[in-house]
Amino acid sequence: MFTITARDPHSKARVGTLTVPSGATIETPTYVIVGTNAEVRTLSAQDLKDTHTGIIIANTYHLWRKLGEKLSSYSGLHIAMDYQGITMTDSGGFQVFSLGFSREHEVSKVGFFPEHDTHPTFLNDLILQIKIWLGITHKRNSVRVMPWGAYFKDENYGDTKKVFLNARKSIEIQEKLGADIILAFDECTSPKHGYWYTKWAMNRTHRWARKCIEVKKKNDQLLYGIVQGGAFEDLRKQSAKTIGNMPFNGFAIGGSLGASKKDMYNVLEWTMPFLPDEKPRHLLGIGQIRDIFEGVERGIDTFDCVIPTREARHGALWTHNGRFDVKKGEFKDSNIPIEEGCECPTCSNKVTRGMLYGMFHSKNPEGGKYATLHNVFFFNALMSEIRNSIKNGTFSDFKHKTLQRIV
RNA sequence: GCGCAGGUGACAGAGCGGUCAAUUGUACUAGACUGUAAAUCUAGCGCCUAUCGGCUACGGAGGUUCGAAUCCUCCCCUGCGCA
Repeated sequence: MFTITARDPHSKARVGTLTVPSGATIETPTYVIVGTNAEVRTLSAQDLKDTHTGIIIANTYHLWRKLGEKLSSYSGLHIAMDYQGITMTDSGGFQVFSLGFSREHEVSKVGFFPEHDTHPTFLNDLILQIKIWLGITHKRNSVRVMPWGAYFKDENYGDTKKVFLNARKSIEIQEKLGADIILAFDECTSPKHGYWYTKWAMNRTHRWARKCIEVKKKNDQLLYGIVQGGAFEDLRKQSAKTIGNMPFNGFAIGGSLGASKKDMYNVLEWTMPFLPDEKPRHLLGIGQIRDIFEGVERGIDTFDCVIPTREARHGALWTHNGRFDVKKGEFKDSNIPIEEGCECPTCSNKVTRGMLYGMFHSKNPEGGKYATLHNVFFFNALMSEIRNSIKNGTFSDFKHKTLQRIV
């Protein structure tokens, strides 16, 4: 299932081959392209091939809400997407945060971290916990987490009453969706949550993780457990130890990763030693180029992030020389490609920066598509270069060279 | 020529005596985006000033008023109708 084929002698970076029960295989480290609603926005099945996309992650919560009754007769992600690569589904645990405290706190999972770690806030956290149980939260927060699962009242789906998701249900849905890799249902916490709340949420996640293993019936899907614990060292270590000891097929690191890059890399260093070396490790929702290198260096095998696709639709293009916003006036008359020598479908088609500028400014959705094609190709290509550098023993050089140019 | 309706910042289009440098939308500019509430969001957008504040502005010229984009007079222009 997962075989490590090369290791970097100077770091924890490794190259592996991940094979899922259906037989599909991919070489790691790799970047999982996000296709929340069983489609990578703007891209067709052919586009996925053309961008060398071999693994995609869709979302349990959104597909469940979108499909409704149709879920019971769902054909499965591979057929729905006309896609032969590997598929993953996120469990819906992230929506507990993204539709909940992310909105109430107006933060993302990577963001500033308050000074609460130096001021224990047991009482505040206790009050918060009780308020949540009583359903007293900000109006922006449309999630209510209880010990047995999460209730959503999601205006995006026109909810007039609460809908309920928990570990059992998430696994059942994920078995119907039929991805090759599925994730345990967890509670993703906010960077603004205090130590104690984060700890209690972590314990819920641990209980739910056991539940996921218990209720899983199908054996043609790999189940990954998720490590939580915010940016707190003891919690992260405890969570990694607990989850790492459960019989999962792989492990993911989720949740709030702190304020700075340093916090995030610390989280990796705290958790990695407790996650079985021979199993694949996924870093959820990350990331940027620098984060990828730092993650690989610390032993992460797979990443997923909306950056390549979302930023493309917003006009931000990634190259080996950094990122630029093609909507800027300076590109209006530019007749050079996004990146010289790039073999992506967009650059191969001689679509220039100036043409993209025009498409974005005229709201032509082709702009978003060409940009997505480029970015997805770019991230996939970069991962390939990373793999090669590990095999060649030049990972460290490649990292420094690339980061120097990109950042 | 007569009748009617109008002329507001890059454009569209509110305001119709003070709280108006002027609602809003678009365009433009900048910024953000990390398990997709996101082809989205935030901010700026007359001139000078780091800021306070000052200056010039609602077709033009006068006038009424403590005060006018808003009221009056004349002029110029545009649209529609009638000649």
